[in-house]
Amino acid sequence: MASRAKATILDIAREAGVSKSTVSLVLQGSRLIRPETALKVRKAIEDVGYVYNRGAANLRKAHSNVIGMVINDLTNPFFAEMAVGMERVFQSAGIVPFIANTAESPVRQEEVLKSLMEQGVAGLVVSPARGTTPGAFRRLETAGVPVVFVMRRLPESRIPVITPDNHRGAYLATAHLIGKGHRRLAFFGGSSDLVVYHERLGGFRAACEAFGIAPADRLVFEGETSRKGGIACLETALAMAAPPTAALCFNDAVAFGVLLALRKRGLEPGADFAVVGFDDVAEAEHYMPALTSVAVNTAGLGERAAHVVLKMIQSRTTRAEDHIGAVNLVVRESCGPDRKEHGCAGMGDAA
Amino acid sequence: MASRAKATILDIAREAGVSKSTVSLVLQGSRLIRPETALKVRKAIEDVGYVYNRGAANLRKAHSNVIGMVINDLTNPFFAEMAVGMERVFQSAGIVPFIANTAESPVRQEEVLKSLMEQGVAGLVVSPARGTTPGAFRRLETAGVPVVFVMRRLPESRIPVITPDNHRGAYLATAHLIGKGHRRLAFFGGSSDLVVYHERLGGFRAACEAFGIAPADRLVFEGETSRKGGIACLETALAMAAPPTAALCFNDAVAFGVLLALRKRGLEPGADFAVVGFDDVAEAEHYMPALTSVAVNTAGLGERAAHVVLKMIQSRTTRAEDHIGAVNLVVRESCGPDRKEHGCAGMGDAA
DNA sequence: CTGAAAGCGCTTACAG
DNA sequence: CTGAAAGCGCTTACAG
Repeated sequence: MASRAKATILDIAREAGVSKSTVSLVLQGSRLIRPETALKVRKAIEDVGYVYNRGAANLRKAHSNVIGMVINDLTNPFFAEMAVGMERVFQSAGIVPFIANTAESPVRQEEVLKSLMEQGVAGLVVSPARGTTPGAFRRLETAGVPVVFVMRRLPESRIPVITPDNHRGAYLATAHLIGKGHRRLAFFGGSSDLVVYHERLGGFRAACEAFGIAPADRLVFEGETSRKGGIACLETALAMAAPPTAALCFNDAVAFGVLLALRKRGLEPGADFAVVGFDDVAEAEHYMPALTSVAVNTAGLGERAAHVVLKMIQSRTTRAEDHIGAVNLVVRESCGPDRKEHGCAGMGDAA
Repeated sequence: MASRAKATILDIAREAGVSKSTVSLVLQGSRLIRPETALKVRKAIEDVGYVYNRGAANLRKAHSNVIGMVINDLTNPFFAEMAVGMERVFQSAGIVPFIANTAESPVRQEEVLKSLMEQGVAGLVVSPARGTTPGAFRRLETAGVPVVFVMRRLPESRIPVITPDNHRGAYLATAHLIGKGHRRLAFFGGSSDLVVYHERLGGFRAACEAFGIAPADRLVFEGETSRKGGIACLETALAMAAPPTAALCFNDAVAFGVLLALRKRGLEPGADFAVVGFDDVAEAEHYMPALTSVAVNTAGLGERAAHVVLKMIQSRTTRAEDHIGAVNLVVRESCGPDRKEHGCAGMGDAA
């Protein structure tokens, strides 16, 4: 069945009775070709069942149009959503990006990067795997391939970064909790090997500081950035002699875990313990109770990142400005009503 | 900075003092090369900062080693999980698959397929977009590129398919509901343009038939395959004069929506209305209440699909056996205790 | 507007 | 075990 011996431009040329240069030109949509010639060629292309060999073209042109998106965890709806945002802009630029998943493994990431380079990518947007070493992108850099990071930054790297304003988001959320009358606050989940952890924790601390929460009343619980991590954090927090009454969670997954654990204990989320998430994934709105969370405009950040690589490729540079995206707190039900008994109801949403 | 003029095997040859054939041979790990020569060459490769040009190699070899995974909706954790299963086997086969998302759009899918062909893919595993026309894969077929479908099948296509046993899964779930004492049952969500819809609905009907549920007591509500769809289905079902007391949902997303809507109305999922989902996504276990669902071994099906393409590529065929994966019902909390008042408690889990 | 020729970076027989 | 030569399917000056 399979038509052995794929057709090449030579076959088309023969079929159409022109030279292969002419075929190549119409393939590229050149205006040098007379319309009726082009038509004849296009018909021949159909007739012989031709499929363009991009590899051969790239070899000759010495550059490709493939762009790679390397994502640390496609299984995480947050990153999937971001990827979809990027895809949208690549698509409208007429290019089909290749997505690769590193499953949060630096080793896997190395393989993916190598493969992409061999494939001759024109540019890359990557959300680096946890534990990526500073040298991981060296080869790409010396090869002059444009790369931009999204969501996560590496400790000391000159690669442009697109992230949300983590510090401000955490600050806003914490201020909201304090405005609700809470005076003993926790930060749940995340681990210190991620730069964003420090950014979010920093915002939390800054808000506590600004609103006069004593250092002893700022409780930090590291943990997995997952539902399970949230459950664990709540358990250990509630086991304290003087437990916190509210928590800012590293991300929404942690917050969902906290909500779950609260219910399991017969506690009412919001009324008995306030929780706010981070990222505002799609599910936050549909949870019971609906989760108050810091919206980071996930897809928008993805789009921005895509635009940046595209521009870099076009201007043949390997440098670009960082971009810190705006965030905003979406108040829903998980922090319940104000805690009037503490006499702070008039404080409002500071910040 | 970027070292212009990338190194080629000629540069390596010069650096190592051998011919380029020799370099090519060591690149391919040929045993024809003396170890010390290979070593010398490998050193030169490092020294000149060489990166293999897979495009050039493919051009010459007339075949590539890139495999594509085209997924209908990466944003859906179910498909993401399946993709990760596939990736695992490709990875251990030493190849980096390229993932592409079609966002459930046949047009987008067409573009993706075209791009992949131009890139010279060796094989493809695809979960087709909804509304894919039968002709969409014709070009791939005539080009002799191995393709396998996962999860979704096309009406009349000879491309091998890997799916779960949808009919049996639905049958099991429905029998469970009947065993719990329900006598008026609903099927929630999904639409008839999907083959799997008919398979699942068929299983539902077969079980109703087998256990003597009157046709008038089998209620079918088409709807979006999302949380929102589930909410809508429940609303319209409950508005009936004689509403159903239990529902089998097309998938877990629909079931989550139903659970949510139940809660909003002050109804207790399980006790007041039983619901079972389909797919058993990771979240099902963590829901409140934990969702009873039909487990389809998502990642396993992905792995199977990957193995099948790999085999097809290796044996240069475009044909393979279909595979229907085993399913099983995971009973959790969303169907509550048996409905003793109906006097059917002794029936147990038939089927 | 179209044709003949060179060359992109590799691999593959074929000699030696 | 290693070298010289041809060729994979394109694009790109260069003539005409």
